[in-house]
Amino acid sequence: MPPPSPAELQWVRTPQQARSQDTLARLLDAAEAMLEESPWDQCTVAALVARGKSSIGAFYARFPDKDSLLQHLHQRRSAEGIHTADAALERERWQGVQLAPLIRAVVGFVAQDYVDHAGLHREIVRRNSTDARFRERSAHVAGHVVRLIALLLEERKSEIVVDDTLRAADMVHRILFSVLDQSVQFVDRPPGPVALTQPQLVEAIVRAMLGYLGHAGATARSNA
Amino acid sequence: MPPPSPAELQWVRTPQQARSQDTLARLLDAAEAMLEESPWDQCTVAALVARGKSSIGAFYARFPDKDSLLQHLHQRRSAEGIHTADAALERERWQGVQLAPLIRAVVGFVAQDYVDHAGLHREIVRRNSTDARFRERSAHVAGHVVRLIALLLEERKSEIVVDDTLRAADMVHRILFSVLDQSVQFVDRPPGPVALTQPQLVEAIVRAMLGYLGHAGATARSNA
DNA sequence: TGTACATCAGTGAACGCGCGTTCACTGATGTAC
DNA sequence: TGTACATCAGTGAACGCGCGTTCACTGATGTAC
Repeated sequence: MPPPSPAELQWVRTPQQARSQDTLARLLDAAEAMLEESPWDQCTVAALVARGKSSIGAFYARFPDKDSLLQHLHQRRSAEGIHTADAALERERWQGVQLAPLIRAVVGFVAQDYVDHAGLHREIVRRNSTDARFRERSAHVAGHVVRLIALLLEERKSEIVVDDTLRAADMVHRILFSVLDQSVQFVDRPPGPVALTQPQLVEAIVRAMLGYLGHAGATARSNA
Repeated sequence: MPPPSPAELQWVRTPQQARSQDTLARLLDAAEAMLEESPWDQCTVAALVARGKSSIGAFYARFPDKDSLLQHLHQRRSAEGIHTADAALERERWQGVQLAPLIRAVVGFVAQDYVDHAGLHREIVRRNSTDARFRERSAHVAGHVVRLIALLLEERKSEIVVDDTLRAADMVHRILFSVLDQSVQFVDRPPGPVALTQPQLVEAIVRAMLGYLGHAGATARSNA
């Protein structure tokens, strides 16, 4: 993993002993766990350190303030997102694979990640509308992923009806992430009258993406 | 406008004199205006009443607490949404109109509303993930709109490749609102590498919706 | 191989600030006779 | 048509609670000689 840019290194004081590496990890885990239940500003520092089997002082030895922990979480996640995308959308990996199975695999993978980190994703969505630094990081990751998608589309232009692959990749990316963002905001109920299982949601998103691209297979079959 | 259900009547004490009707309206306007700039919990009651040329006491004479004003705003907006949808998606209104122009008109209309009430929409998205009552109301409106869309699709089944029109309507609705929700969260920059003008975004959403429905026109033309 | 010292790490009671809310009061509007 | 009284509406200083943050302290780990 390449080092993040200097400007992004400010959220956490990197610990020097192994012991406090543990403490830091426990704090980060506790934070993610608490985000499953409440939004960040309803999580108190006291509850956080209790959950992380740490103490208030230990917290402030690592982070200049409460907000920095969340910033750090998002920064780490953004970096992971970029590296995961690099690996998952690598050109060679999908050599000779057609668009539909490719997209289906990717959407399934991303959807599963949303389930596994629902709390963090909810908070990121909330923050994006509030905090320019979150927007910056989120848009940076999106930009990176969109460019990777565009490369894959470029090689499969014969399967689709699209001129500008970058713009097509952008929209396809928007559909995927905005629908998942919305689903994850509605914790215990669907956002509308139709309840979809995870695979059904994935299939619906795939169909929307292929449909947007003008992929022939999209219209050949009714919605399952 | 039919009266809201009794359970929904609790957020505001309805005023008895014309004078305080004005005060109430000014408070609501001020709240919506402030939401353009900051999330609700960063808006202080003091700043709110200053903007609304009112006073703290007047505020608490109308609302039991700060949160109730926001609840009231959402409730009012939800009611408006249902009535607007009833009028806009009325069967007779679109008699003989084909799917593509119908959808284009509707998407353009909704997108414009998102621009006009961006602050409130941002806050609604935030709250949906936090507050079950918001989710309930939002999902109720969505359910109503989806059913209206399903009726319009049912009459145009020959144009599309779809079995279950309710489910198709649900997904088409999700695409529209989730993409707009996402766009509106990114206040001053696009959520990715591609900046779209308002009409371009509308056209992209229309294409995604028609593509999902398996509409023939969707594949006939590249993305503009 | 022990002793002394420096730094790192962790602890939690106490502080203090911001902001929602209360409340005692003034002024305006309506109504009875 | 005026007077008295009741209710409605508005005012803003003061209160108090929740929670982030500070800080004086204890204990653990590393290092020099």
